[in-house]
Amino acid sequence: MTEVRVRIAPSPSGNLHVGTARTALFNYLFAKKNNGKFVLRIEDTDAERTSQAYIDNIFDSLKALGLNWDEGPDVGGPYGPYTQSERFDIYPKYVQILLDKGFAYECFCTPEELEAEKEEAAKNKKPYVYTKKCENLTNEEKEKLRKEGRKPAIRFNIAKAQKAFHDSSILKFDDLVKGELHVDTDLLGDFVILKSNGAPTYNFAVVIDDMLMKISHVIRGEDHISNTFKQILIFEALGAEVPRFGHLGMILAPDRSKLSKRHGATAVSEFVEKGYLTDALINFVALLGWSPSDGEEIKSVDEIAKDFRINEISSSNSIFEYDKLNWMNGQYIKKLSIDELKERLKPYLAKYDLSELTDEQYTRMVEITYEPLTLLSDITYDAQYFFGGDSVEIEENAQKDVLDTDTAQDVLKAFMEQAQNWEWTEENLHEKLEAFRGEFKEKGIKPKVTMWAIRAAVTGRTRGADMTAILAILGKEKSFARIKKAIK
RNA sequence: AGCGGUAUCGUCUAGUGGUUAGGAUAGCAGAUUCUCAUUCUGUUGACACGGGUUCAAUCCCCGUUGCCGCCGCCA
Repeated sequence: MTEVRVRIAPSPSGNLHVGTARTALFNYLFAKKNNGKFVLRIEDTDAERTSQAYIDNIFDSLKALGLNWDEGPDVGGPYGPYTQSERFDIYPKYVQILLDKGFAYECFCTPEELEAEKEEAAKNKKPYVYTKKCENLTNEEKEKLRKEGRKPAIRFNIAKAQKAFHDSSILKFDDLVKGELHVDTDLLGDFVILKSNGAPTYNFAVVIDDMLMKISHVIRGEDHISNTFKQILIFEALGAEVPRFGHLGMILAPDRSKLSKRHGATAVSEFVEKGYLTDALINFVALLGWSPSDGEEIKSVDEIAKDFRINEISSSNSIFEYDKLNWMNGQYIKKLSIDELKERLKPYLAKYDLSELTDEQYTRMVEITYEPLTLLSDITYDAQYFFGGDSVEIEENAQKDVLDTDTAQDVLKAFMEQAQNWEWTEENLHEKLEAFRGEFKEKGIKPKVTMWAIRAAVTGRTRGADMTAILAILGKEKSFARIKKAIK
């Protein structure tokens, strides 16, 4: 059996998209499962839209997701270069082979002519297929057009290739995830493989690259199905071995349209900025189409690889809903150690002065705040009241519903009196507060109302982390200062 | 329009020619807690429609409909 070699070939015209990340994941899993190689190729032939920043983003995102490649632009490999723009001089040779074999021909049509033909087709509600009018140009005709200054593009002759390798006009292949797929090649137009400016088109460059890089399996989005038929014919015309293809359903936004900016984050790096963990993201995206045989959904990429079978992937589209991703992210946050959390939360606390807390206090703060986090960035709001020294921002409902009540004022005054002599350790505060709540309970005030008063005064909120721990972390002075300000 | 794909709870999915159609998430209810959250328990909720084939169809076939994709000298 020949070596399994798969590839991911992103075009650096944007940051790494989650859809691309999922395609990369399934390729990676397939390679892992079959002891194969995972290749990264950058398809940057469209110089206008390409930028180094995007290339860096693709590298960084893939690495962050744990999808490390065996061969690629940075690490090299036996079939390089792995950046398409550096491969420009190898394409013309294969165009010539096709020309020589009669599977391709020069086309002198101008964009205007083609545009007119398309409009005509649209007017008649007919699907547009290239007319092949340049297929049988004589040498004299070509020479004449050349003299006029026209530069030809090269078109692939679909009918010729189909006829040479197949009995009918129907072209079929066995898709790894969808089963048998077929198309009537008579409905396909002869497409351009080399532009008049000498640059290869996508469909051609991909075939040459996949062929030369000995790619054995092409796993990609189902938006490529129609390209696949064209590509198979090129492989055959070149006498190359045709790889196996597998087409994945697409990821859709909740409104069933293509996942785009207006739905929020689309790039992996944007999710990371928002506070998602890459482990959670990749786990979530794996579950779009794949499901674990043991029912355990929280799994690392390596664990998934063991259980992965390409033919078991769902072939339908799936919708990207945040509910489950959020839940999953929370699960991954809870799996992090306190030390890790302390580091990973820091960027989201950058607007505060961390020196207000000792390391010990910071540790405790993390311990009492991390559990309910859905996103790492939630900490920005959730931990706000640990900072700001003697003052804290009082939220409207905390003021109106709590601090403005007579009960709260009574509680706070009593607290100031009694707590004056308390030993300010968390353990002791825990005991003392319990007794304190007991006192008020006897007066008919519910424990939670008692605590609300203290919480509102100290944190400016009606909800939050463990109140005893908060007081201990802030210390007596800051706590008292804040309560004093709340008393009328 | 044409061609191709696809259809199980809101969402992600498991599953089978005879099942109480399973799980996860979200929702709802309850328990726990000083609060919210977390956590735990319980619970609502699905085989798109119409024809076949069959003793029997969610499952196989055909059609309809919905949705998605493709129809570039973009990738």
